[in-house]
Amino acid sequence: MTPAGEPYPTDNPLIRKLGRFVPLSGAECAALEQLSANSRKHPAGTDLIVEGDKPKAVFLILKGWAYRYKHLADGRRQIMAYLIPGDLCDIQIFLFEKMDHSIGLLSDAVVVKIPAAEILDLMDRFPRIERALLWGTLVDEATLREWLLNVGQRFALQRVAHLFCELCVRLSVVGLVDDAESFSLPLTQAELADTTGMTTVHINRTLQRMRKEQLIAMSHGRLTILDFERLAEISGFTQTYLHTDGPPIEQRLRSRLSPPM
Amino acid sequence: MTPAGEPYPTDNPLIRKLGRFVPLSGAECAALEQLSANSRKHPAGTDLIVEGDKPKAVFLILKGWAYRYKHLADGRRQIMAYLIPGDLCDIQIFLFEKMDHSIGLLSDAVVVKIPAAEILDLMDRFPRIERALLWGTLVDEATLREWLLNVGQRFALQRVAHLFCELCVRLSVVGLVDDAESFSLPLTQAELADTTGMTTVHINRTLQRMRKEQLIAMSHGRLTILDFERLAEISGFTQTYLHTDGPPIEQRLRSRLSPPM
DNA sequence: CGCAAGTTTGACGCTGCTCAATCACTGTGG
DNA sequence: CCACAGTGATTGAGCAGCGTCAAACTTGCG
Repeated sequence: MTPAGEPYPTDNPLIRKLGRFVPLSGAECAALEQLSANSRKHPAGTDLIVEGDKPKAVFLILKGWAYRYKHLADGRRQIMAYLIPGDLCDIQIFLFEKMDHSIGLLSDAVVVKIPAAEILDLMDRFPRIERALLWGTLVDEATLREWLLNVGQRFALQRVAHLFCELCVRLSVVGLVDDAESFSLPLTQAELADTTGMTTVHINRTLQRMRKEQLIAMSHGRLTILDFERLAEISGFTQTYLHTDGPPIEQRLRSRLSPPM
Repeated sequence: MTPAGEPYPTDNPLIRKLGRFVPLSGAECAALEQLSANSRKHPAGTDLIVEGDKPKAVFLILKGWAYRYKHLADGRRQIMAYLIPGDLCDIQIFLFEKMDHSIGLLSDAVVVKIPAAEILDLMDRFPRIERALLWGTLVDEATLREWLLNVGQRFALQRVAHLFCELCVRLSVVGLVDDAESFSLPLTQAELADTTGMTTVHINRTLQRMRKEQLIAMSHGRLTILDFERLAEISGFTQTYLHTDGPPIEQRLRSRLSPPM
């Protein structure tokens, strides 16, 4: 087992992410590495699964961006999550009869399709991985709550700022942010609008303002965070809900729970 | 084991709710019944747990209403869930070091505080209960997505209509809606506002409009749905995400998964 | 080079917010 | 039994944030 803080040397995004939740042994890493073997390329713009489908497998994103979304009858759309390398699309969603939302690709992507049975088997064999997956689910849920807060209570500029802070932190966990706090952002303004509950026109004006105020720079599908501190202050962003920084090692958790009270 | 569709006769809201997810045996019902033994009364307005606390237990609501919420620095508040009888407050939340939100009581309530260890034990002994709890978590998450869609994309009247439809369905599952589609709603307009991302003033005007249009009636903390069909149509509500109607029995699910493809 | 997709701009106005006052209800103490 | 206070509901006036519509512009790409 590699001690916490000394991650298993890998560029596998899943191992990188889960390794932050629980320390992973060599065997566990190998199993995860093996999972990633049967990857397939999918082109941008296609859907991995759409509302109404029977979910039979879980998708693991290795490269590229996916997003979770839902349409209303009148054409309005709400984006409910972005899935980046290392993210699993709802580990337990196969319990549902039908998908209640769709998952689409924002860029060309490398994706692993994992049959439900295989996930169950993996969790049986490696309880620590199961625990890490559970962590991941909890973080997804906390993120969803944060998005609700964002859309429900904040102003346009705050919403966008908060989103950018979150993405920056999440992407840096999987090594996709460079030293200049710059990263690939394969989103159109329409997608940003449907994420934050705004219109494209207003997103456009908000982005312009952010550029004028030296908060960000955008070009060629890359976003550069010029002033993370100020973005975080403006939007009230704190990264605790993402649980990226040293979550409790199993040991610590167990001792906290052992005296049942 | 009682066959599906012929529920174990009880007025225990937890059994009532879980029994809809999976068929429960007598032993399982007894275990759940026993859980509910150590209940305590809590007065309205108090918090069960607040942001920053270390979660060590799970709360089960037996009577009354609770709500999950989060404050911003400037005093704005977003309500992120309502918890009604039979609801558990985040079964796995004890994995987190600190609560990232608070849970408060909207009415006098009867609540069971279940130490994390006891929950784990229950899940060990009764896999079917574990499965039902997992279902519950998935439904919570689906509900959160629906709320995000609501707040992000719909107009004021639609938001309120959708919320009322959801509450009506959820409350009727635990037997809290009478024949006239009327139920106790211990919410102030301020709370409705913080749920839907609106102001109290606008909630007030929206409710007036709904009353004038014969959609609802409100008095003495009770809400009567006068025209559920139209409310649902206006807001685009469909109850599928709540998974109240005949979710797959274990058998069906297992056969669907067995050929791993 | 020319199309398609995405971005930007302007004019206009609706939805929903702010502020601030008044009203209604309920429980309290004298 | 009533004055009083506190909480929540209601109202009005004014306006700001953001949406709508429609057109022009820019960029990527075969």
